[in-house]
Amino acid sequence: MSRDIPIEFRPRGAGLGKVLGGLEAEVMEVAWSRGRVTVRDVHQQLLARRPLAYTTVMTTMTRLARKGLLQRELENNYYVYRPTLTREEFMDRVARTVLDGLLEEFARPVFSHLVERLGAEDEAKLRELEEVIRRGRSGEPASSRGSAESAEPQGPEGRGQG
Amino acid sequence: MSRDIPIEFRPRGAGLGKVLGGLEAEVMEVAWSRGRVTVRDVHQQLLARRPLAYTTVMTTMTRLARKGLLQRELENNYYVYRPTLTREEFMDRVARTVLDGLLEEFARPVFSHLVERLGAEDEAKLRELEEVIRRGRSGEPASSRGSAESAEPQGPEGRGQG
DNA sequence: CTCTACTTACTATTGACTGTAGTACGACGG
DNA sequence: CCGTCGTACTACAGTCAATAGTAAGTAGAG
Repeated sequence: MSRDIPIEFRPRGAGLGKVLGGLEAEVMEVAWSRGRVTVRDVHQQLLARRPLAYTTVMTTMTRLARKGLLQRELENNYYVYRPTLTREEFMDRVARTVLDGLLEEFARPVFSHLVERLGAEDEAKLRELEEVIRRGRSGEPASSRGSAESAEPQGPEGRGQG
Repeated sequence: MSRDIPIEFRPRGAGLGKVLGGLEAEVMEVAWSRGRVTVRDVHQQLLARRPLAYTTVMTTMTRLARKGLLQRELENNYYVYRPTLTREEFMDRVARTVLDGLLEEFARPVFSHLVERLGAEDEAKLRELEEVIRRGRSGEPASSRGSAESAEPQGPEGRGQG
């Protein structure tokens, strides 16, 4: 099971830039917004903003496919690409991968900082976290975990003020 | 306040290798184990394992100092370096930096994965997290956080130079 | 002047990402 | 059958940042 996505995490980056290159991010955004795309589709889309060779886009999409971010299917004589994961699921995977890496060596401080940040921000989130812990302990799925194939971004959104 | 350390986080790496290069990590380990070191100290230490030029070590230490990982003090005509943070505090900072970066964009999935992992792995860690939450709620500092400047490595005083 | 250590500046290497051209191959029309 | 068109594959070249490694030159102490 390819749980992990081969990434480097750049805390300084912005948005997808934390884990993807510029062009890669652009391509993925197009793919996510359209669902099914060909290289030509994406190329056309990006051409609207800047000059770019067809093959550049193709190569990038091939690489995204190798990374597992895009899946492709030979339709007639051309590939149709679609995102392996929804944008939300992708974020989910990234979070998982980075968090796993973090917990391997930095388990202790992760807790405290997490709580520290949450506590400072919002007591409600703290309660939510406790709630999630309880659920996790009773064997129940924490929230949006699992096969990541479900298109649903999230689970319970109950976020009331304590 | 230099809360952040300029790092890239490589989930695939091992130990300090997630955030530091090989030589950098070696140097820091020596610095942490000794408390106060000169370039010569570290060089000697590393020479025991492999050939390495004095200047290579010096450059690396200078760069670590610029990154803020080492502090140096001109003693007579040479610098004495000491870790800005203890190893634990450093791990703490890394965790904070990565976690902050993560929460910026990936806040939601972080909770579930955290608990999911902990629940699956180790009930003890789950209890620890709860404990930290309680302490955090009562306003107490969560763990080794806080003024990283107060806690000095306090190494052995005599820096035996050849 | 001679040590010694520091500063600076290079050179290399690596890995990720970007960008493009050359080539191969199947479809399709003449 | 043959040439063209569109697409895919491969292979490079280039940029960028991080890390590693070293040497040449500088400056202060004895």
